[in-house]
Amino acid sequence: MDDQTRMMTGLTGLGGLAQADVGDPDSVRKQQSLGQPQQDIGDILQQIMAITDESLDEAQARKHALNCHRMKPALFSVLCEIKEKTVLSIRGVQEEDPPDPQIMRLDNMLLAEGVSGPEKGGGSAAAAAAAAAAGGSPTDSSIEHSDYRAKLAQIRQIYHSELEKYEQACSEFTNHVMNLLREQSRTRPISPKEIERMVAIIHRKFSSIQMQLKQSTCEAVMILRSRFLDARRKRRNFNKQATEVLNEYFYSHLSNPYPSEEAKEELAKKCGITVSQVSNWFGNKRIRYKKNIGKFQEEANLYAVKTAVDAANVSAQASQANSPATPNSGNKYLILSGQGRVKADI
DNA sequence: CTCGATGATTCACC
DNA sequence: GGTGAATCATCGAG
Repeated sequence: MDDQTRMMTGLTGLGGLAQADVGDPDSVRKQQSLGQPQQDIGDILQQIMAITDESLDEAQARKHALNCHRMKPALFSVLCEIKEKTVLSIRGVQEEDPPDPQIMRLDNMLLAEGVSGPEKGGGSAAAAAAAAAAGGSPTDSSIEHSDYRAKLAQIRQIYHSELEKYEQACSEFTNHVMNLLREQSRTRPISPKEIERMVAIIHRKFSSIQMQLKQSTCEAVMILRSRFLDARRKRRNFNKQATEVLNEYFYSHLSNPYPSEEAKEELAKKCGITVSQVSNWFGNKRIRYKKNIGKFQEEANLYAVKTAVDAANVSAQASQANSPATPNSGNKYLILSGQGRVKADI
């Protein structure tokens, strides 16, 4: 049985709105058996037009009568089916939504920053990690840390309250629409499936709003990070001991002040800084030394003497232990070497 | 506040 | 990728 025939069958069952000229003697018999008068199209239209003239109570009464009609569920399901096959099939295709990569990125970032994750730990961990990356010692930046955490908590709170508001609004609106559609389904063909689809559409709309919220939260976090944890802004001079260690190495290797990866790691460990900070330091030192050797000469000699003394101490200890002395390769040369030679080396 | 020092970043080059 | 050079941003002494 095709849709058309099915619909006709349903319509005849409703009697009052049935067509008389279908040409089906069986349907006529059914109508007559129901005690309904035969009607033509003109009569039906007349009835429809008359509805607008009816009072609200009359209309409600008719609506109720229609709803109570024993064939109503059959007609309803047929109409739903037809609607499903025509209107909904057109837009049904693109409604399957795969997880949005953008939303996933935002979620990941918010989780990493401790905004959307569990209440405790995340934010401070992120702050600590960022501070460690910036090379700050734990004590000198603790004030900034608490400040950062406070601001992050603020962002977090705003994010969650907004999210909650959106979710509440979404569920309220969904309920409202569902009730509306259920109510309307008493008079027009709206299947539960269609209501479900409508709910999905609403949820998508609200999730796009949520994405905007997530986006702006991410932006806020990024701004906060750059303001509080940007390494350049939070530059701290290395402590005296670290600078001494670096200078000692630099001046004792003046002929080739390019520490190997191993040497950098060693220096980083000694100074309590990162390998990249060691690289930065040597990069800056080389270029600044080269630019103004005269200015650094005093410093160079100072460290040369210092390393010479250290080497002498070491060799003294070594000779005490009956070992041949192994003088430091760089320092003696440095004292004797002229500025020109050093310049040529660098 | 000024200014030199200094650690970090960026970009071009090899 | 490591380096040189220029530059930025901050520190800290005066």
